[in-house]
Amino acid sequence: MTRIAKSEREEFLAAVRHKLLHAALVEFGTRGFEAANINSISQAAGFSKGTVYNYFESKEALMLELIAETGAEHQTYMQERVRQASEPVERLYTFYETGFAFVAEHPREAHFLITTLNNPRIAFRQAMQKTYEPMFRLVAEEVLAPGMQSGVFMVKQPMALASMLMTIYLGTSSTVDESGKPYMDARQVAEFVLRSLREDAGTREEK
Amino acid sequence: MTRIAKSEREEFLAAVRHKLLHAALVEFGTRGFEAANINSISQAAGFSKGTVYNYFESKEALMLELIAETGAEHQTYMQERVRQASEPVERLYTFYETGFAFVAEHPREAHFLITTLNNPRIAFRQAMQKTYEPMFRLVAEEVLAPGMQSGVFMVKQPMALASMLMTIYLGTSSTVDESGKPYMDARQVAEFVLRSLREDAGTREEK
Amino acid sequence: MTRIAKSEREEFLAAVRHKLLHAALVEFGTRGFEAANINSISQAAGFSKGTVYNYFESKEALMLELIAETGAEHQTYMQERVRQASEPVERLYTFYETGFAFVAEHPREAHFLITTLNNPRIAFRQAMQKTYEPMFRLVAEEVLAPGMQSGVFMVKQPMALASMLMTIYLGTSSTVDESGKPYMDARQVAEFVLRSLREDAGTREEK
Amino acid sequence: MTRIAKSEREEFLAAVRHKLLHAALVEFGTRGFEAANINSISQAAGFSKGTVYNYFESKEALMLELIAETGAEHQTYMQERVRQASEPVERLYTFYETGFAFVAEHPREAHFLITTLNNPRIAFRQAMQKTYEPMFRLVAEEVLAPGMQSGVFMVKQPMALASMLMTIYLGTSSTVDESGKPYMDARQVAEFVLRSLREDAGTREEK
DNA sequence: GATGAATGAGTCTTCATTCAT
DNA sequence: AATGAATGAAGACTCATTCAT
Repeated sequence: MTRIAKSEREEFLAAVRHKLLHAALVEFGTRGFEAANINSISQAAGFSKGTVYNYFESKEALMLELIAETGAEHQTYMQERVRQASEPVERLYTFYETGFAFVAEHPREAHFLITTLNNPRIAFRQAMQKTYEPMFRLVAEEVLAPGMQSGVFMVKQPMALASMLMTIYLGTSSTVDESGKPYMDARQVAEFVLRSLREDAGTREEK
Repeated sequence: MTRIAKSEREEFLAAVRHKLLHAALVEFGTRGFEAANINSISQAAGFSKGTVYNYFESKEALMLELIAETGAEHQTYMQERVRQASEPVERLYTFYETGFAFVAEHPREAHFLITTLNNPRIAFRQAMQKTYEPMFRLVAEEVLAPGMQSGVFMVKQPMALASMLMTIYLGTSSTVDESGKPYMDARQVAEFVLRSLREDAGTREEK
Repeated sequence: MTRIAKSEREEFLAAVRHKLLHAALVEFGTRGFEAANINSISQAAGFSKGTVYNYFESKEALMLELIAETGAEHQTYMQERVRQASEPVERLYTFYETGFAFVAEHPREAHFLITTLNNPRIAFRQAMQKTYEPMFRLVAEEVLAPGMQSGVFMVKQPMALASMLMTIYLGTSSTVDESGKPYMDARQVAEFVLRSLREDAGTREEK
Repeated sequence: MTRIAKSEREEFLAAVRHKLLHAALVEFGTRGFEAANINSISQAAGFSKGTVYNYFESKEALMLELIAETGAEHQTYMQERVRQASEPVERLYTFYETGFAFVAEHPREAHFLITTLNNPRIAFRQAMQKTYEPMFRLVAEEVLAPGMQSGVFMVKQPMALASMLMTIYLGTSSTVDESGKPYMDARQVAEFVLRSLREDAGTREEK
């Protein structure tokens, strides 16, 4: 996607494409895929009605590319930061802090991704799953696995747990009170999760 | 709404209304509000296309009533069962077991509610919030509060925590693998939560 | 229509019919035939939706009967009063005064008749013409003809002139200023017409 | 609206717009606003059904523009010709002759305007009034007023009289016999009016 | 490549009319 | 005769998509 020595022409086209994708992000995020108006997207991007069709096959294709690009952006953002933490517990804190930061810094992207997660169209949900798969693996393989190996975390089913950690991230960062802020901050969420994960937690009698 | 000695006529009308609501549940759940076809709903319920308008003002009104009724059904289902458990920890287990059971028994209702939670239309999200408010209170006041008072749970912010417990319920019960089953079962989820909630959890050094 | 010794039943039915016609008058007059809602008419008359079809074949049949009855009412009103004036000039004054009085006393009937005069449906315009034919004849034969015979009026084409007198009546009585009052009163209109009709008028050189 | 050196594109669009307006004139005039089918209008103009919405906001907007344009056309037609007559009496003759000529030459426009005059929708009646206001003023200020000043006409209430002259024009030119012709011709109508207007008319005893 | 007019399928909604009760 | 639920035809309007310029 990013080749070296891109010609000016290519750069120009990529810029147009990016403008269109951004306008689509806002429109799809605000009104949902079905209610979104593809002509409005083109015009919000500064072009006239037909232009979007010079860059994308159809409304659905635009949506799918948007899912892929926005998901990848989210993934890259998370991965880069999580990997900077060296130790499992710190990585887990970093995961939630980075996650909440992404929502705060990129509210439109976050909103788009969250609403798309439960989009009624299977094709879109599948695209979301595919897009989030690397993030699952990031949590499972680079946060939970090292924690297990070093004996800090007690993890029985890494994928299921990764799914829950993601669910908790997506749920808590997007569930907001009347003022538009999440009920909990990243640290509180991380601590909640950590209490459960620690090797010595739950060693007491259960129920 | 449910009066005793309802006349036959009233019962008949209520039955028609129910058929329409059920057809709407399926259609809205499957295709989403915008893509849903209101004529198809009427016909799926066994009537001709205009009939739905004898019972509901508009597509939007139908959606709002469906949210209210389905949400109330969910709430009643949960509340009745949760209250049967006498003790906080058991109540928490029951909460998740009942929640997962609802999803298993009423997959269409559950799917409808989940997808509506992130519907782009504010009016629908607000209706969902209003509908779920009693369930929040159920968790906060009848599960968490007793647990705090009896010293089993360590809870700092009951509402925020109730929100998280709900989020975890909705997220884990609706996030499914390829075979359509949740990654975790109710018990696993409840245990995860419980480990975090217990008074003596997290008493170790934090980070 | 009004037979002696009408049975109670017949009277009751006639009363219902009259209520329906009156409601139709208001609805058709206010919204026009096409926009009128026949169920609203039935309900405005105090009955439920289907009742109007027990008395009238169809919306169009109701309209045609309404035209006939309202037109006849207007005609009767005018004829009775005009005939009480014995002499042509007085009859002409009476014609306009009665006409304006009808509009003032029966604004809904008048409004209905006026708007129906130019209804786009030919069938309705023809019904109006048929209904107003006796009033034409009243003007031609009982106002203008006597005036010609007695040498007071100079009339070349009685029917054409009758048409104009009617036109002037209908136009002036229904053309209102911002406050809803006609620009001229009956007397002024009658005087305008009379100046033209008098035998010695226009004996001067024309153009 | 009519600029010099209009580009070809603009001319083309204006032509399309004109075709649509003409088709609307026929449809609205024939069937009335409510019964008119906007898809038929578009297709009668030679386009597919959606095209009309590229040029007009809605059915109602199309109607309002049609009233304005057709009314203005009528007004221009009348004004140009009436002003060519130099002297009041001649102007009055010209007014009726021009008016009848307009109806003969532009029967569809005339029919549309007449039926719209009594349209049940207030918005349309108001638009008609606004459109006809210059014609009122033409009669009052450029026909009646000069006649008063030169002592030929006896006019007490110029606006009320202008209204009556307009009413007489609209009524007589549109009231037709079975063969579709007006009962009177322009000259007869003008003479009728003139007899009433002349200074020495009606100087005899009144009633 | 950009434009934006034209297309026409699709859908919500209204409402005259029917008919079982 | 009265009711009012059911019917389904009809129509205003939207908008994804095409394509000539």
